[in-house]
Amino acid sequence: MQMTIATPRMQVWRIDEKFENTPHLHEDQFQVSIPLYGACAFTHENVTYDLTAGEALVQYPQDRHSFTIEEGSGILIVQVDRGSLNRIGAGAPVELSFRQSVDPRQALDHFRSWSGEMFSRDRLDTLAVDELETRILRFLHRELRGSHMNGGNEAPIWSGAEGQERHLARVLAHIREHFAEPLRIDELAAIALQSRFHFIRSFKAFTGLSPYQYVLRTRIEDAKRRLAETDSTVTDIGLETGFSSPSQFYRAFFKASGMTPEQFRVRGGR
DNA sequence: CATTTCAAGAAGAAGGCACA
DNA sequence: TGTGCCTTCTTCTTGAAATG
Repeated sequence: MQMTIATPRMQVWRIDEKFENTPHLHEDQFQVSIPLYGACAFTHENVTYDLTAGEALVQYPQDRHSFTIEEGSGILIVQVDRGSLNRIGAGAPVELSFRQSVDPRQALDHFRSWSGEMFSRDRLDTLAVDELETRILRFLHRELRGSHMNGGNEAPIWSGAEGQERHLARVLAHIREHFAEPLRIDELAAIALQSRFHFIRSFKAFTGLSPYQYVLRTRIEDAKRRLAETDSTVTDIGLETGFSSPSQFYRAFFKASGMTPEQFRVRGGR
């Protein structure tokens, strides 16, 4: 059996069957290979490594590699664009150790969660995809060791903030429920139990977007859905999705999608 | 009705600093 | 290291008017 999660910036494969590929490389993607159970023979730059569950390997872009797994074994492969992975290092180039130790049970749990997330949604808009990618990146950040991660043995940057993450997750849920209403930074910061100053910083670190940009994108996504699925006027849709005036809606929509709402509707919602 | 433009004020973003 | 605050600059909001 093979399952794949593919997003614009990363792919995750779970392979639970006999499998073999030929030596290849990825132009601009990191690959993390995590044996889940059984055994796996991994060849990296003509050197073969026999891996067991939890012994993960990291391939940099341009690293030549291949692998073979036998019947009764399973592996998780995560491929991430270099630019996305650099987000882990706050924009600085990441440096990861070649050999890693990853809890296979946790990796499996995460994969179930990610795939469940995809199947449970009626539609995967860009915000949902962004959130999924962020979750995968956060998993990699927690599990992988590298020079940007405090030497590798100390707590990762994000892991000491589980409580904070829960508060920020509540903020995201609040935005999704109330994006069509006026939202104030102070209000969102209160939900996160943070000052407005720190909230803006931690929110951006968590989502990759500032609070206001996140709200704006949520509104635009909903407006796109309404444009594609309803016959409401553009003005009405703008007002229904939280924009205070048609002019604001047009400008935000054009900036986000490169076309006016009317053009978006004429082109069939693409 | 859809779209654009403008100006003034409000709010947000980001960097830097201080403190526990 | 996490957090709060200040300052400065940028971006957004609001309302009105105009055009097709």
